[in-house]
Amino acid sequence: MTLRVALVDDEPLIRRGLAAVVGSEPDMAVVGEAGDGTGVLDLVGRTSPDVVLMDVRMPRVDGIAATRALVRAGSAARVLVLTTFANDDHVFEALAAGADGFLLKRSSPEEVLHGIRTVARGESLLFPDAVRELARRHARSTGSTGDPGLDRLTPREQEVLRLMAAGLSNAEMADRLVVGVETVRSHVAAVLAKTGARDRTQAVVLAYRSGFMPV
Amino acid sequence: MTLRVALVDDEPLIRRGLAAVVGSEPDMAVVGEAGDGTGVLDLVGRTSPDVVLMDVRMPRVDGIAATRALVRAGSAARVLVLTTFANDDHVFEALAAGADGFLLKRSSPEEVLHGIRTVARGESLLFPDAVRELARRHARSTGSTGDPGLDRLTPREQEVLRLMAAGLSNAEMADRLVVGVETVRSHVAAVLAKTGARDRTQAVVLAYRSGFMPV
DNA sequence: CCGCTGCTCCCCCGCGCGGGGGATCCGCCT
DNA sequence: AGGCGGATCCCCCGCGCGGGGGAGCAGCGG
Repeated sequence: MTLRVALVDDEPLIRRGLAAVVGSEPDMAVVGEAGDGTGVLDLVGRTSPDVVLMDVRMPRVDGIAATRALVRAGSAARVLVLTTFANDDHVFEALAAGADGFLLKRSSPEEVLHGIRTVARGESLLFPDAVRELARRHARSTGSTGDPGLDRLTPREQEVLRLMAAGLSNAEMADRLVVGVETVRSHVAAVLAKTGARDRTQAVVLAYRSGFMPV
Repeated sequence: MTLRVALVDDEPLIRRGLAAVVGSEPDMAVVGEAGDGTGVLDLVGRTSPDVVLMDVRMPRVDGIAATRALVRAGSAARVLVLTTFANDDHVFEALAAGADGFLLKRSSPEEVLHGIRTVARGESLLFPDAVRELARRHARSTGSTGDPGLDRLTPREQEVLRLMAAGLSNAEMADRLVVGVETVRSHVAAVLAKTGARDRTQAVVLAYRSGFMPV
């Protein structure tokens, strides 16, 4: 009985690499591929894979949403999520969405194959680092403020954070937004209060680390 | 006459994908692979490739430094740099280092092959977006300072920048580094002077945008 | 109608930060 | 021997920033 694998990644090179790795195994076969999450539900329905290798970051419909859709549809396919960093925010969202495991993109072919077999057996695959991070966040959220909560910022506050993360001073932001400096100061204060950052530097760090700002 | 190609990328999957793409062409052959820039000079010397596909972001020695080393050594190999974003800072550094062209990581296999043939013919390969960005920066730099120059920072200054980009205050950094606050202030001032940043926030922005800090 | 939220602007105050100086010690290279 | 860059510590000074208040106005929903 061969293991049926579907590949969902927007980078053709990664798909080729995965296909080469999976295809080199006698008991595995690539039964379908997709470049984003839009047609995943359909793809899985047509090809009934045992394991779906799913990239988190994709245009249009990302891996998180696609995973959620699969789980809601009652699919039997196991989802192995591909991510760049082990402590990425996406990891935890994907966990909540119903992913069965994670693979770092810089994984070796052996690790990829091991990951596929692991989730195919019904086990879950997690990184020690990621689990530790999860525990850390849980402990922090039960006690105090909670998550960064960048989405709890109002549109204006998000705009201000974006400008802050571009390196602008309060005066420059006021100029850009055509408002008074006092107004900017209020927004900055709100951003700091909501994010728990002590100063603008920490807020900027948060903006980049959380993926709020593109790198 | 077959085109000899060498692959330098720290992600095994990307290497596999490129190898599959290149290997599928009858007139191309992968003659060597490396996981970082440390052994590139040696690799090129041994395998004498026509084209080197080089990732910009790698541990230890990155693609920029490796490209610079190749050019300085008078190698005849053409360098095709792999990058994630077309307007990445690395693109311009790589240009200055002597790269012959750029490929986006999300390129299709056809684009990869076309890129290899293009640089092999001695032409250069650039993205319209990248060229426009280059023109924009040139216009801006002729008036002011120039490049970020994060690699011109001393080890201690780099350490300080890393801590700054983690959100630490001067006092916290002094505590962490077991030195006086005045010392930290000196290092911070040096970082700002060398990078052209106006304040610590801009330095942190630079650290993330340039890839100096992992996201 | 009233309350809530978001956006706008204002005051005072303390402190961390950044600019501009200088000084000492060490190790390396010439 | 002398020079030089790196790391360490010190001074004064001005200003932007952040904390803690308050207030008016629009829109939206109970």
